[in-house]
Amino acid sequence: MTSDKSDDARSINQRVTIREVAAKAEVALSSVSRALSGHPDVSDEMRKRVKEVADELGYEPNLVAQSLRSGVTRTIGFVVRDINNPMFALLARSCEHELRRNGYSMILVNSDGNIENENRNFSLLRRRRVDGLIASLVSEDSPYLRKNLAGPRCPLVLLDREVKWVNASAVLADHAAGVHEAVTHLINKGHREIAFVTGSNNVYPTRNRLQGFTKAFEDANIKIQPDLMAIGGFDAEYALSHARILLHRNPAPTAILAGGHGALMGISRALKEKNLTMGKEIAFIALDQLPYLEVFSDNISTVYRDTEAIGREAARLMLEGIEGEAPRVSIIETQFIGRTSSQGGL
Amino acid sequence: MTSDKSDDARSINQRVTIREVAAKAEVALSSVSRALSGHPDVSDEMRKRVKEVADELGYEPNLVAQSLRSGVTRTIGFVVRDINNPMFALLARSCEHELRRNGYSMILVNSDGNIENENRNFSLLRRRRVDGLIASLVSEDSPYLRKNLAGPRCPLVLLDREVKWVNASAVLADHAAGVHEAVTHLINKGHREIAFVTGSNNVYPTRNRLQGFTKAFEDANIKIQPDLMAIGGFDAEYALSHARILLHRNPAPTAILAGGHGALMGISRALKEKNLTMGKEIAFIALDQLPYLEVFSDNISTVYRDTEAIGREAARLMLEGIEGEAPRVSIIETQFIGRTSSQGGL
DNA sequence: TTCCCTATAGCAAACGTTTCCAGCTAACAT
DNA sequence: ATGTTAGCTGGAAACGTTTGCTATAGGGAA
Repeated sequence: MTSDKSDDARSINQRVTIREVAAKAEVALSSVSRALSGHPDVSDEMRKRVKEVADELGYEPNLVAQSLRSGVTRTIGFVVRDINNPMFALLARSCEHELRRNGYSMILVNSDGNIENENRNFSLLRRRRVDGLIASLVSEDSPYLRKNLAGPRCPLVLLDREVKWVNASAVLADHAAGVHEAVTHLINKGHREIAFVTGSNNVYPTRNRLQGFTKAFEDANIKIQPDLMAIGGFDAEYALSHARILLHRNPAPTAILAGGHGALMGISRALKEKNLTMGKEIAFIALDQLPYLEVFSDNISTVYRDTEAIGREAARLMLEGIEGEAPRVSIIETQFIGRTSSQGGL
Repeated sequence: MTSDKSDDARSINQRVTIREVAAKAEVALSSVSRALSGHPDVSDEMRKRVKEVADELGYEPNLVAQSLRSGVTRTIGFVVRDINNPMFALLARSCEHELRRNGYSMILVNSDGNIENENRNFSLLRRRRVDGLIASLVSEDSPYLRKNLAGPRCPLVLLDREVKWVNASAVLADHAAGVHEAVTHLINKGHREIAFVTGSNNVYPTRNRLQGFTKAFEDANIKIQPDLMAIGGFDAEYALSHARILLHRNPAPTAILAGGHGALMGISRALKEKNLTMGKEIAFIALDQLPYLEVFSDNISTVYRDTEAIGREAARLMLEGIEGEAPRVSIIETQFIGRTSSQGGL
């Protein structure tokens, strides 16, 4: 009988509102609201009655109305540079998980590496009145950046980006340390012709990795060879074409570093073309332990960072920001993990 | 001057509303709304003036308010069974892309293979008053299903799931065809001991693959061997433990089919443990061309389906549903792609 | 008794839009 | 000149909540 009624309510009426709950429980709207939202000024008797009626009717609060009235959407916008990179997928996943544990939903928008898309994405999320923004920017000097980062009155967490003029939290990886370790390892083995392929230096990771790279050469008192560095694009096409060029150089590189997913793809294709095997004819190190590697290419030496920890940390910084705490920067360590692909090559 | 004012509006005032635009343009609120939303009953003069003032003030409509009033959120909920499976990530991505092209945002929620989580996810999305639901269910007979699928008054698109009693659209892959092709290929090569590891048959793909599997044996007039089938879990742990058992059988399987990402992971680990190489000591076929395979294990024979097409198709069915069209089922073909991993084993 | 305070409940005004309805003007047909 | 209509515009009521304020009752202290 009671259960029939609840079914009716759900299927016949469009949707149960707080008003109907109030009517059926014979109390005021405001009391229903307070009873369900855990407001202290409610008697036990009232709370009990309201709750009973509410789930008898199958009432589910309208989050849209709640948002409009309260000014809080419990939604976080996540602007990702390029979801093609499986590392971002992993990162976004762990971040979403942590946010959800705390009652927030996430809207993920992908910029596809394009600045105009990124700008549109920010605008969309602003319109949706998200409570916070987590962003992995395409570039640190896009023309829209000032509008998009300075404008919003909500907490902002940058992922592996350094924008000095903005008062935001950030999760930064200490790429330099891991790269330094990796390159030193190669140098100690006798490598001198070490190639490096990665994205352009308008983002922090490139610059930071470059620091580690350079410092390793300085520490060993060896001159760095600028023509072995291809710093210009994170995509596989860029890496492929530049890896081809590098492999034709004379003397050929004896070791090669891939900065990111696209570089890994491109370079491994170029190596295959020339029938070179990682760890034999050429030493190879991937910067970033990409998730798929551990399954099928568990011989690849990498500079590791805990991607899921980054996602979680981003979520935490966001929650802190929402709580009103001041923005802060969190550093994630990296670490060289030597496997067989970084052998050989000499 | 003008630009100064707009900057002020954005940074000092909390947020520009339609009311301020109306005041500054000296017209009614309703006229601003109509002018900006493209309503026909607006003079060119009015529309021009309002638009000028609107972007002079940097007005950005509040989607929350629009949603509350209009009853439309331009948001689609995507309930995914398990985002750990990279195929779902790919699928979700292409789906989101297509939805966004049409002005919709997507909220993705992951059930982690857990029925209770799935139920909570549905509830959350209902509260958010999403305009539609796309779901890849954990199981086709969960106790919450009736409430979650029959309740919502919004279009529903099922991904590779068959729920007879619900009036929803669906994208179904014709797994049977590809599996039939694959198994026939093996049988023709002389394989008789063909093992099959996959998830439980409370979801359509398992049942459908099983059909293809069985039919191939029937067509060849060979008796199927039930003890070579491990039908019970999509996770890698299940696959690992059952693959171990299968490999110890006497006679040992000469070929093995992996149904999905988890099966692939588990089985390849088990093979490595016994030092068996795919395509040599044992023939191997993966059902589903997982995205990472083409990079590092391009020798693996697969039953292919176009994952991105599935995502796009799901989005289209959703958009159709929102337009008021009747639900319909869309079939995606699959195809056996023979590579070297399916050789050997005899 | 009187006074005040506390605990609880209800009323009504927001939140920022859209949309229905009514009103006005000008143009056109009669 | 008058009636009708088409084309715009403005006013105000929604949408479903939360929340500030006011009102009432009951209890304890004076």
